[in-house]
Amino acid sequence: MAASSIEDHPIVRQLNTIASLSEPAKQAVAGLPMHVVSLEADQEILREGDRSSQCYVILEGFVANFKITATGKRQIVAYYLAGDIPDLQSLHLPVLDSSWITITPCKVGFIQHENLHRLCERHPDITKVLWRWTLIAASIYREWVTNVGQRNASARVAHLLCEVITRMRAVGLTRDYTCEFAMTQTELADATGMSTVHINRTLQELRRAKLITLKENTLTAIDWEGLQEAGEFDPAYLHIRNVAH
Amino acid sequence: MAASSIEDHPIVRQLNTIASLSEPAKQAVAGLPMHVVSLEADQEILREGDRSSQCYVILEGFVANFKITATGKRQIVAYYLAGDIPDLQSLHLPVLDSSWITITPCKVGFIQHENLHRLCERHPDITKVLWRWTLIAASIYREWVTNVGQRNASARVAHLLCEVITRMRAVGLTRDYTCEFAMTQTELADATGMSTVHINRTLQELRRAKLITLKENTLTAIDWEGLQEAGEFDPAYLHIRNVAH
DNA sequence: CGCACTCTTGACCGAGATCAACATTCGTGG
DNA sequence: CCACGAATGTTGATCTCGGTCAAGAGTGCG
Repeated sequence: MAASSIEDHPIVRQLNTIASLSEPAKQAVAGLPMHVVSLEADQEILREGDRSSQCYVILEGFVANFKITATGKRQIVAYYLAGDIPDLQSLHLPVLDSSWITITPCKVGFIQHENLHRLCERHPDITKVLWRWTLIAASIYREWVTNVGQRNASARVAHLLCEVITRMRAVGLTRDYTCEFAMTQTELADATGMSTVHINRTLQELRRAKLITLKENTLTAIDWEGLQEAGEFDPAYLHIRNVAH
Repeated sequence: MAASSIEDHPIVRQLNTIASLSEPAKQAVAGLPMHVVSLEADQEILREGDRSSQCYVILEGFVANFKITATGKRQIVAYYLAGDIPDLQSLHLPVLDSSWITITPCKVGFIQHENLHRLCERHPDITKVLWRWTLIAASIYREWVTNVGQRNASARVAHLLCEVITRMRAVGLTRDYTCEFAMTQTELADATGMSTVHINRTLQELRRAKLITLKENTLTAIDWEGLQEAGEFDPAYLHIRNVAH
C-alpha cells in the first residue's frame, strides 16, 4: 500500500507521536533530501564547538548526547532513537554546545539546514511541530535535572529505564515491555551521574526485586507497574499522544 | 529620545542579547498587548498540570521553575530574570510539566497565546528568535544536568553563581560583578540538589576563598576569574552575543 | 588464543546528608 | 516601640549512600 509508506518514514512516525500532521506536510517531510550514512558503534558524530550547516536524523540505532566537564568527566544529557533529529537545535544555534556519539551501529540521514528552513517557510505547521519537538526535548531535560538532583540510585536508574521503554514504545521499537538496550554500565553511569560499580549493584537490586531483566542488550520490564513506581515515573513530561496508561 | 524607548522594552532587551532584531520586529514586540500584574515573593504563578492560553513575561523580579517528585522533593530546574518568558513553551505545549514561583516580588505581563501566534505568523524572524530563545533554555538545562551530575559541591554552587552573574550582566542588572541575588539557601539547595546545611558550608568556603561576598541579597564576585575557575564555568552554553571574555 | 572491554565482587573511605540546637533577621500585631 | 514567632542562617555531631580502589570473571573480537 502506497499510503503506508509515508507513515513508515522515520521522521513522520516520530512526529506522529507528538502531533497530527497534514497529508501535504507528511509528504514534504518524507520528500526531504538526505544523505544517508552508516556509522559503527562508538563513533563521534559531532563535537562541542563545531559549527553545523546540516542536521541529522537517526534512521536506525541509538545515540547519546554528552558534555565533558573541565575536569574531564562525562555527562550524558540525553539519548536519541530512530526518527529523532538530535541536533535540530543547530538550525538556530549553529555553534554546538554538546557532542554526540553512537551507542549502537547507526544509520543516519544528513539534511541541509537550507532544506529544513525552506520546509519550515512553506509549511508553518511543520515549524510548529519541530519547535514542539525541541520543547519536548527541553521538558525531558527538566526531568533529568530532577532525576539526577533528587532521586536516589535505584529510583534514578529505574526512571531512566522507564523513559527508554516508553519512548521506544512510542515509535514501535518494543515488543510488550521488551526492547533492545545497548548502553553499557559505564554509559548508564554517565547518564545518571553515578559510578559504574554502583550502577552494577543497582541493576542487580532491580533484578532481585523482579522489576527488570537485562542481558545481551535486551531490556524487559517484567513488572512495568512496579518499575514505574520504583522510578517515580510519570510519562506526562514526554508529551506523547495517547500513551498507554 | 523616542528611539531608546523601544530598546528599553524588557523583551526587546532580552532578545537583543541573543539576536539582532529588525526595527519593525522590535516595534511589533514592544506593541504586544499585555496584562501587567504585581506579585509578592513566594507566590506560585503556574502549577504543573495547568493548561495555559497565555504566556507571561517577567518585567521585574526573579522567578524559579521547579518540579516536585513523587516523594515530595523539590528540584529547581531553572530561574528566570527580567525580559524572560519562562513559560514560552506553553505556546506549543499547553499542558505544563513544571511549576513557577516568584523568588522576589515581581511585575509580570501576561500575553495571550493568540497574540504571540499572530506575531510569529507576521514576523518569521520573531518566530526564529523565540525558537532560538527556547533552544538556549534547553542548552542551559543540558549544562544543569552536567552540573548536578558531575560537579562537587563547591564547583556546583560556583557554577550556578557564575551563570546568574553572566545572565544578569547580559540584561544590564549588574554593577561590575555585583547583582541582587535573593535566593535563600534553601532555594540554592533545591537548585543544586544539595542540602541546606551543605549549601551554607559551601558558601562559607567560597567566601573564605575570597571568591564571593553574599549578604543582604547582594552577590558580588570579588574574584570573577577565580569564581569561574572554581565553577568550571564557560559561558558558551548561554549563547549570548558579545559576552565579555 | 590472547588482549581489551565489560561486568562483578569485596573492602574501605569520604563527601555530603541528616539530626539537633542555637543565632539572627524580619515582619506583625499588641 | 517592643515582643514574639516564623523564616532564615549557622554550627557541631553523627551517619550513610554511593564513590574509590583493586582484583577477578566473563565475553568477544582480531
